[in-house]
Amino acid sequence: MNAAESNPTPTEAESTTESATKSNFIRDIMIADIESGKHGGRIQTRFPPEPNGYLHIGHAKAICLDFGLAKEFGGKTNLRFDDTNPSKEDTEYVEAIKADVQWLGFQWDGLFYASDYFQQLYDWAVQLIKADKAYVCDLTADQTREYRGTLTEPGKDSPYRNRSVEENLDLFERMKNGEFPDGSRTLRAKIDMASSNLNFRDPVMYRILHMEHHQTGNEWCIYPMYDYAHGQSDSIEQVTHSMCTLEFDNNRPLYNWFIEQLGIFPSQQYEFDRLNLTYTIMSKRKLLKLVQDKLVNGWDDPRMPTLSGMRRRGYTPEAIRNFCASLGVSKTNGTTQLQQLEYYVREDLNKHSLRVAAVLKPLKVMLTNYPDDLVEEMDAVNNPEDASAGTRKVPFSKTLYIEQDDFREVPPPKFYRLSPGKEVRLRYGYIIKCEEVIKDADGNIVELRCTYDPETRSGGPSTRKVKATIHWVSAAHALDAEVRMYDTLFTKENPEEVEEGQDFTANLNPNSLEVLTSKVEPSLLDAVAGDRYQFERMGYFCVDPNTAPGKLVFNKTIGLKDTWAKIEQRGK
RNA sequence: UGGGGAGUCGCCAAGUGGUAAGGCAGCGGCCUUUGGAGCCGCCAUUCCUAGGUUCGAAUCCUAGCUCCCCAGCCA
Repeated sequence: MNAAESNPTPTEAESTTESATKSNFIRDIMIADIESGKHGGRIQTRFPPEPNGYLHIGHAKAICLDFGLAKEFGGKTNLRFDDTNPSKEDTEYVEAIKADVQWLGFQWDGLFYASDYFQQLYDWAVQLIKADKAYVCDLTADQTREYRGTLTEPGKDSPYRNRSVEENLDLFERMKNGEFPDGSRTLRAKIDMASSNLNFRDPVMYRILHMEHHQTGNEWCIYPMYDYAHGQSDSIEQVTHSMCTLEFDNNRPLYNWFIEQLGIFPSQQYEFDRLNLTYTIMSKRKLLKLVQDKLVNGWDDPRMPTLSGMRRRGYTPEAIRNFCASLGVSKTNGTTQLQQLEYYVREDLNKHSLRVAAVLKPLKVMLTNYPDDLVEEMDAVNNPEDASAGTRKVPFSKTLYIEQDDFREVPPPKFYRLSPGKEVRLRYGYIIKCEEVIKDADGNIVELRCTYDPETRSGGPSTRKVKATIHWVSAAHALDAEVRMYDTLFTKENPEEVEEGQDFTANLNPNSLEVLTSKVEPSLLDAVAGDRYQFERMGYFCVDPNTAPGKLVFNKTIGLKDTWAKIEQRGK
């Protein structure tokens, strides 16, 4: 084990235990490029989010690839905000993205904005106009669409396509100067209206948008389109390998075209498959809708697939990194099962979480033969996976709480826990036997009367064995806690699968959040937001920021693997 | 229908002419004062289909089939 692995709160990407250097086709290309001496063997990448939403687990895959590969080959990675559309962007997103990238464990070399290059991009546009490769077009948006043609029919040349260079220069400058209203004109590349690649049918380079930009204020009222900005931004930064997702495959020829026409540094784009997860929606537009329509409680709602949501829920950066490293990088459109992510979350939490007792749904237990005022201090192991985590004392007394699910008045087959006349071990306590079931007027079980066997104290000489061990908490010593239990946000593996006329919100899981009033052991008194624990036998839980003095709030990160639940499910 | 991309176990994925890695899930068993964790074992005679080349094909050729992307003044 290396030093990073023994660090309980790993924050650096080096601590990723899974090989971050698993082979993939982009990595192979880099190795070949280094061997051939391309760009002097230099590797440089970039992570280019648009600040129009929060980062999600899909971005994590891209981040791990962009930063991971550059790091492996001693290269650099810039964080560059692709901020060419002020109508959708905001500094709130800029700040959230920076925080999330760092939380994931990565540090960028340069921090840039596509808007840093607006003047250069403008100058290059003038250069293309002078080379008769671009023109100002007065067609409306609707007309532009009509002129573009269809998948099977070529488009028609715009009537403005053959304006003189002088007129184009004059019009473009006046566009920049704000003389024309939004949507009245565009600057277009003069390529080929009959191209089978629709991106080549005289793509729009600039549109007029009289709108304040979060970085450049009111300096510009024309903004470049993605295709006109992205490749050149890569080129300006001398990015050697520019990774993006599959849907940009069709844009690569245009990416190359601008670079070639301008004669600038030849960055190369490579496309890989975007991450899709079952029971999850990855579209930023749809995630925004969930937030805006208050279908969730913000971008960091623990049910969201955002990095901020996962952080609040208790997922660790290392778990996410290991998950990403386990993923393939290919060109296949696929959907990874949620269980694969959950596996890596459990794997990491199991190694690092302190164990603690929490009774989620309390059921009172009275030990009739236990001394009224006796309180024993029992020794409990903090983490069986890590001896250095030590032990703690937990108070044991006559009145306890156990989990409602650990008692069945009529036990089904294979149910090893408590039931009338049966015995069970209390973890770090004694073996107890259920003698009597107390019910209220409505027939609800409100209390169990049990006896304990004084000879069976944990750690003592007794070798008596019972089928099951359950957790408990001393009623007089336990702390109250709010526990937020989560299930998947959607009920369907594919949330997009809806009936005619419905949208993905029709698949929202009405039971994705359940709030419990629980009892937790007293050692949790000073727990602070972000602390992660394993509630023994129940799962992993994380202290929510809503926690305040005297009011503990936990989020369920993920349950433990539950063999009994599986057996019971199978019986149904 | 034009162009581009892709089809290997339930899911992800190695493999690049020499006889189908690995992970997740699943299923058995061991162990256990967490029905947790851990450990052991099982899990593709076959690679979208059909032909062909070859001593030999997931890998080469031919013809089909299926899925994804592109008709924003979004990225």
